[in-house]
Amino acid sequence: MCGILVSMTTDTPARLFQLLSLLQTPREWPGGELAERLGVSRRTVRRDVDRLRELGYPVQATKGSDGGYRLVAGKAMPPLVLDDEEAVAIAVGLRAGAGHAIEGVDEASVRALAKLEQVLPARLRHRVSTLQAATTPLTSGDGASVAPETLTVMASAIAGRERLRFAYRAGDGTATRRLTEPYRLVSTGRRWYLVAYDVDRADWRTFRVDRVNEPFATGARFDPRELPTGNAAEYLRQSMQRRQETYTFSVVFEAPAEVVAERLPAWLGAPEPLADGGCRLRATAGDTVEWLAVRLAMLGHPFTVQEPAELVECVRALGARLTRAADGDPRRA
Amino acid sequence: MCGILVSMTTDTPARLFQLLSLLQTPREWPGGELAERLGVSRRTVRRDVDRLRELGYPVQATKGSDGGYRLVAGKAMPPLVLDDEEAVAIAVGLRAGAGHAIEGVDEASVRALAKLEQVLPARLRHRVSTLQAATTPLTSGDGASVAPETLTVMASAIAGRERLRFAYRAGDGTATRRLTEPYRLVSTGRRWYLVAYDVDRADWRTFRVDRVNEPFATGARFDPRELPTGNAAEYLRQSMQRRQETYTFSVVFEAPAEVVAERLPAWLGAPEPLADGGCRLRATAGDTVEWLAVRLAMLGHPFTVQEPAELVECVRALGARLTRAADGDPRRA
DNA sequence: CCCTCTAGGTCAGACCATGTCCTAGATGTG
DNA sequence: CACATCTAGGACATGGTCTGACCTAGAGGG
Repeated sequence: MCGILVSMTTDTPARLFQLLSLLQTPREWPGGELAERLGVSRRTVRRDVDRLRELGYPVQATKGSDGGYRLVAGKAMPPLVLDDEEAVAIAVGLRAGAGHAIEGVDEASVRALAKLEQVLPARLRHRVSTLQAATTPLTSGDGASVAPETLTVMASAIAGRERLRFAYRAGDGTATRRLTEPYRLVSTGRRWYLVAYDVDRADWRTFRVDRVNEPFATGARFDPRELPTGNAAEYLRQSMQRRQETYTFSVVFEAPAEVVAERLPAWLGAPEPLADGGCRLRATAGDTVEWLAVRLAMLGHPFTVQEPAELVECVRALGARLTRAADGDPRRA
Repeated sequence: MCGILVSMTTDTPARLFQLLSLLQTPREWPGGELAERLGVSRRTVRRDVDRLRELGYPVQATKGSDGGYRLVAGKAMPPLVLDDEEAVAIAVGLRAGAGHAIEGVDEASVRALAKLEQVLPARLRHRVSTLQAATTPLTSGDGASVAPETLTVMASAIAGRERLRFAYRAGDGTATRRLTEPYRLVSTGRRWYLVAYDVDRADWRTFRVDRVNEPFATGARFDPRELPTGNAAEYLRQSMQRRQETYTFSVVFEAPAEVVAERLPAWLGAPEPLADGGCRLRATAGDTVEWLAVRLAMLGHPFTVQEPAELVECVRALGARLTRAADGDPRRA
């Protein structure tokens, strides 16, 4: 069995890595099979398993006639050993999610993406971008979309404490070049913001990520300053209020509050019940009204828009378009 | 700095794991700092780095006054070392994606999710489900959604070659219990299917995953049979044609084909240009018409639905609802 | 020019990792 | 019930290796 062609370097740590990867396959591995694949004796396998357990990765062993080893959930997160397809799948998934900015995991998600893309082999890299190109049209609809690359470059610069240089096109159209000490990425609703210290202007600024072009880390290290307002999200909120980038809307649904709440994204807040069995939702959004209109339509309940006027207008236009689509001029082919 | 509490077991493989995790942070690590954190001499760090390089993980070193080590993209995918938040972010992202079934990465994505959830510490597990609960209402809208747990259980059973038992509620409402040898998960458009060998019926079957309840692996191992039709996707296609679960729709847009194509998901195919500058899209979908209607509305171009009648009706209803929402009865508060 | 960093050689000694023996216990099958 | 199959783990001799201390060389930045 243990043939002569076992020319493995017999390096212990390497074997442990390999073992860890084998055990992550969701199946049971008998000790004998592991021994064979790793090119060591059964005893050594058992010792290696012990080793992994000591490292905090709980390997569960089932005894009996077709038992075996498998890695189960433990206290710490073991290093994930992914094959090519899985790595691509995760990268694509995270990039798709990066556009959405799911509250609560937004920044961690970008960090994970940055970590993954840092080590993603080149041959997989264009598979990811190809797939992503074929996928994103699903979700994006309005302009102002954010390139995942931009987010990962920023996340890396934040983690690596490197200065970040980029071109910025402000709301009024003026283009500037910025040299910053990036502090934190924050997402609100659908949009990403970078909170950073602007070196040239010697003050803190927030930047809309979709208005950033060609960001790159300069390589120069810096010691993170303290933000005047403790929390980056808080700072962003204040900064947005100053500039009034958000608008408030109010919608009345002809459905009970709890039914509507079920389908509402959490960050919009909860609707308040009304006396007649309906409910009203008042919230602020930073998105385009188009997007909000579609969102509301997707909820599947009759509703009435109260404000703002832009949203009313947008909903009216969308309704008109759909009605026309249904009635259809009899163009044939 | 290097306190006395460096009571690490000084185990070589453990240190390598730790080193790998440190190097995955997107920043530069000077050898001295690594030596300090790992509790070994600088020389040993250099040896460990060499070791990682031999294992196929390219560690890039920049010389000079503030150089250091960092892990870069190589030929193989190194084990990903994630912190808690990143792991949660990936899990949430993949689960959200699992509903979507992005063509090309669908199955790998579920496999990755199964792998991750297999080892996800318990304390993170409910953070994931909480976040997911707060997130999915965004995308799901129509019924028949698939629980990510179901998919991961299935993926694990397939990989582990374990028999799978579940309750199935057929299209006509009849409920049965099935014992299967799961073969492959396939996604089409928005829906997931399990191709499996039904042990009791002694034949191959396809199951809609959203109609599966309480799936669990029995633990009994089996040797995978060969599918009569080589490809699982092919088998599913034939099986769906027999049952006619899809419908064909046809829509005319008043916008150039290339403009519309930009925002269309790839799996719907390309619209064909018409003489008048518009274009027509004919495609088949397995989704509900509601979802398709919203999809079409989101494209942002005027259009006309030609068939099927259900879609016309649905678009009309949606349009009416939106129109009413804009005109609004003057209910106030 | 200096400083800081990586790169790599050599050497002695401690240490550990391995395979080959054991025995014990759990589990499912004939 | 005995049997096969698996995990669990102790003992031990031996060869290999891993470490730190010491060295030199080279690259980059200020």
